[in-house]
Amino acid sequence: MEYRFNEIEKKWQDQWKADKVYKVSNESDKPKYYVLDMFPYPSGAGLHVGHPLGYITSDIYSRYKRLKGFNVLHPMGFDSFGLPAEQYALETGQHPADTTEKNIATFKTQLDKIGFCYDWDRELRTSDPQYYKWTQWIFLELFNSYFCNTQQKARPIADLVKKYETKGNKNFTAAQWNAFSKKEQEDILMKRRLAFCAYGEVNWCEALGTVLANDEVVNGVSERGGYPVEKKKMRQWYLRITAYADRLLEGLEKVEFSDSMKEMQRNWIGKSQGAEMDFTIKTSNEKLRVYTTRPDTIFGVDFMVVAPEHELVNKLTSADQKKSIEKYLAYVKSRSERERLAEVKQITGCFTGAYAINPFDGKEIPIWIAEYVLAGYGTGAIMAVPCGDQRDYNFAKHFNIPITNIIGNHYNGEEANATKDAVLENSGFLNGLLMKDAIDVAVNKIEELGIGKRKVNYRMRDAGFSRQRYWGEPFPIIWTDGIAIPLDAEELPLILPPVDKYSPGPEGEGPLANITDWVYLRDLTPSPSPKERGVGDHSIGDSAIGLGRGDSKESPGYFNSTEQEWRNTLPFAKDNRKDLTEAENIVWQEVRDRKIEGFKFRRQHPIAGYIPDFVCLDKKLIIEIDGEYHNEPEQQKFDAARQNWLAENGFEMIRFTNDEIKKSLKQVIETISKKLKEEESLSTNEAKKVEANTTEANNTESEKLHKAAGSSSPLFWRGAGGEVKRETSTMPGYAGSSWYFLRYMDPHNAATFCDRKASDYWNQVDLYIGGTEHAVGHLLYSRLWTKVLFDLGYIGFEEPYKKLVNQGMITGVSQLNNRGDKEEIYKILVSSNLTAIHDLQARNFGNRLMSHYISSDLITDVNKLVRIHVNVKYVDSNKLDIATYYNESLQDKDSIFYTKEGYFVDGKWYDYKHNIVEEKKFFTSSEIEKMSKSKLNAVNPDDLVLKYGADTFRMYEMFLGPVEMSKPWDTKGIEGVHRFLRKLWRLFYDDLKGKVWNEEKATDAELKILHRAIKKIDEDTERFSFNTAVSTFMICVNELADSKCHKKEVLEKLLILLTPYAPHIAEELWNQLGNQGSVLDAAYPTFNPALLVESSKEYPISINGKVRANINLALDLDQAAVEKMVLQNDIVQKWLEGKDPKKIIYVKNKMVNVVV
RNA sequence: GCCCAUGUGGCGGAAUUGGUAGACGCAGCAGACUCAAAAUCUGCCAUUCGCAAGGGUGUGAAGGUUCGAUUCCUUUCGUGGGCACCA
Repeated sequence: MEYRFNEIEKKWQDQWKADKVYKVSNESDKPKYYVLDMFPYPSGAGLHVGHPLGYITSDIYSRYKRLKGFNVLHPMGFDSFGLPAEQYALETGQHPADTTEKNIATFKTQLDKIGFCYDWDRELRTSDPQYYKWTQWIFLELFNSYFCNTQQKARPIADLVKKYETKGNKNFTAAQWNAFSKKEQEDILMKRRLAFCAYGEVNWCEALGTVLANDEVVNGVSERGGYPVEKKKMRQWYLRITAYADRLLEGLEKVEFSDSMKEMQRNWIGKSQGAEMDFTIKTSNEKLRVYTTRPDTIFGVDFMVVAPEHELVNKLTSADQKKSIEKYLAYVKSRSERERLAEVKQITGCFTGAYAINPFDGKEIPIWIAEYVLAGYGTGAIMAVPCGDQRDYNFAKHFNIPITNIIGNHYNGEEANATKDAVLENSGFLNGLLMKDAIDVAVNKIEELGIGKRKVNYRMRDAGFSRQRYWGEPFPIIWTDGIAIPLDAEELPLILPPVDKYSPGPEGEGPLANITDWVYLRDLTPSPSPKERGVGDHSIGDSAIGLGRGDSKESPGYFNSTEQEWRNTLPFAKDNRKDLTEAENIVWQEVRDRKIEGFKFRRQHPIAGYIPDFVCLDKKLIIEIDGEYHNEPEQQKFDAARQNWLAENGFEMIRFTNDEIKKSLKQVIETISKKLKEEESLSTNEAKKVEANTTEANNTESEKLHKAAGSSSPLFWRGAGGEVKRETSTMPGYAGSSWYFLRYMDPHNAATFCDRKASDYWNQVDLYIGGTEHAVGHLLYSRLWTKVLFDLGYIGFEEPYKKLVNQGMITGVSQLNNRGDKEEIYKILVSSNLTAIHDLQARNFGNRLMSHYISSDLITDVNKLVRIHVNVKYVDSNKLDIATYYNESLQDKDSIFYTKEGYFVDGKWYDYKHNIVEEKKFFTSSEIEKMSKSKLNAVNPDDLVLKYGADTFRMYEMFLGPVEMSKPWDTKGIEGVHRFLRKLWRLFYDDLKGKVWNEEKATDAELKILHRAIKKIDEDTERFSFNTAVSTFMICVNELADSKCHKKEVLEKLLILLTPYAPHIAEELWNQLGNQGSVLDAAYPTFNPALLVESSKEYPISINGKVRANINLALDLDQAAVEKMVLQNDIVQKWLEGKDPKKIIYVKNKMVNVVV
């Protein structure tokens, strides 16, 4: 019986799926363990062998923890919003939802083949409305919170409002606050919200038509596509991450991330301690405020520099410098971001004509403007100390500004010295102090004089949260009169509406801005309060909101609204809920709590800008209770319009009068109940009809999306004023990924993002595995979101990830063909004495323009050749399978390949006498590069799984090297691991003899082999040294094979050890051994140290540190006995050459060293 | 420029706390089995001197600490990653 891995793996994968062995419960007596992979973006290219590295690591560890008795959560999902799908949509017109769906399907198939133990029931996708509903919800929480500086935590903005209403703040009194207009109040609050809107400079990429995050811009061009990026002012959403800078820094102390990872985050946050101080200006009353980390150098200030964008530039500029400054400002403006970054070394600047006064010695300091000072950092102005700062030095030299030396001979006059260890000179009251110590002295003095104060600065900026894109979460925000109104939580998700084209909207807005029907909302009439109802019902009847101006064609009907009234819509819905009329209350008592046929009714639930009295959303049934029916023609027209809309969207409405309810409630309930049942049969019929008519092609994800969008929007309709407008940007990629680890804990919860019980149980992610590329982006943002949710009391921990392991990149070995000019290649061939020039010229190809390739073993000068990537599948150890390559892949068939022994052209080999010959060897060059489709060096895991099996593939990926290191991929080595698994198989079944395993009692020697492996594998797995664990398996199997051990007692323990690494073969053999139940739930073997106890050891004996002999010594010998034994040894005697040893060092269980 | 990581045979790598450098595997070489191939098995495999026994050298380079250094320290070079006019 041979090892038929394909059959075995298929069999067990099916079995496990059927038995739901990977299903994880939120309730268990076992301790919990949460293992999480950074979920993938489902790109169209599919997986290459680099991707599964992290997944295999987490899978092994999950299975290991499960065997060790933990309840392990190990989910997988997809980060399915993002730019590539949208780019693809722009090019092909395919809806991102469709391409994403297709890509996810491919990913899942590929992942499943490798045999991961994901609980797919918990799968999530960030683009799923049921998921992004809660992304939007958390956004609203951020919007409705502020950072309380006294408590250093997030609190509801309502608390702040209450404070303003009762106490005011340092800028205004409570009375003033209450007198502010709504807009003024909102503007003040906006400056405190954690998710806020502001005008800011953003990285605008014209070509992509979108704003990019800083980490999406590389060297002034877009990371994707390499298009130019410029600065542009736009209204943007931001997350106030700067408020959390200190807590994000502190949190790093409590988590296990690698040093480099922590360092990257610290760098990004960029905390610096210093002082802010004001300089008076000679000819003006203005003060110039600068930020410095080195107040000790105050006497070395030779000039000041302000950023060109600084607000004081105009005021500072003197009349005679005006022209030069204007010229300089124009120059700065003309420079693109790219140029500024590219020409860092170029020194530019202009004198303003103004002077600042040094407060300590009264020295007049010229004020300059220059690009090298950034408006966005500190105060946008610096005090320049040329002897201590290289940039200041270069600037001073360039513009011939005299340099003051305050650090004596630490300054050599040729370059700045940023030391803190010099003793200050020429420094007034700081003279004679060490710079380190002078910092504090200077700040104290500055504070004492009241001209400045200590100040901490951060390099990190608030995180831009708007993207002018389509394929992202829409903001649940509506704008009117410059005020941002959040949607009610009940109205989420705000579904991403379908668009016809994916090109940007006007003014750099996102594609959503093009859907005017969706963007512009109807002016709305508020629902009258119940008390008003019945009074003056000639204007408004039921609790409907007016639907629009009569002059608008697509929305005929009633109108009497103002924006102010519209803003009150949602509060009205809430008010109405508290304050029911008598008749409404009677009905509510009958329909609440799913009393009728188990259907859930909501009261006063806003739908499409209209608040019905009761609605059953599942059945789309609306119940209205009226004081009386509407009789006025205008009102009837309005009712008809609304009815139309509701009907179009599948809603049905039944009305009852107050009288009907009071007099014949029973009948009313019956009518409702009948309606619900009727609806049911109708909708099932309809569903059947739809099913029958729908082919696969037209029931795509995007269509489902469109249907979903149709049912929930429009919430409001276009108003004549056009002032009521939705936010048209969408959230960035990191929105959905900032909290996904929480959703896995409770993925199907419709009532909340994650039940508190679930998040209390699973708590932090114990092990998080992913690449370093998310070091600053995703990790910082998700840490921020977690802290906010913690502050607001929604979860019980504030760091999301306890331990982070970064898998290294698997680099590809690219294969390159060398192409050159005909003359160049002829020269090589002739100079290698392979042929003569006239022989080469004798071969005539007529008019064909040939490409000439040369085998790499003939190359002398690489620079004269062009290298062209060849798909690695045609190459084995640099030898090109030229025939297959020629047939399958070579674009330019007019090609000749020259080798040492002949050449290949038109599918045939010739020697240099032009006779047809058998195959020759043509070699490529190779180079290690990042694995990618375009470099043709990507290796598909599917092919390997097919050829060697998932178990071999998993183990080989781990065997390559330490998980955290980057390493090149070499497909050849996989043979070794495959041989190992076959050898393991042969311990159980021989190809000829069949079953060889037996139930004999294991010997001590055999148990020793086993327990050595248990110890090492357990330890190695625990510390993620999977490569050495794999070699330990190999050693163990080699030893068992050598000692011909086929005993079940030993082998079955080995299978349990192997389960995390090679689950399929382990399960199969476990089953073959006659074990009941799955090996996935076996008990992990415990190491018995007694079995490894030795009485003696071969000690290496070194003389002066060099090993010269080995002596077997008993372990219980003391120093004296060892010395005696060692000195008796012949080899030791030989090396002593008759001398006496100075010293003998004996380290028990290690070695003996004789010092001569 | 600054910060972090890293450097060991032809290749991937091992040596967990300073204690026999090169485990395990790939590739290669020699052999066994076979009509042959595959599969499997055995041996060799850092380098150098030597017939051998045995010795010298060797973990990017140079120093240092130590009885003993791939491991710790200093300097320096290469590679990978991150940040970058951040005052």
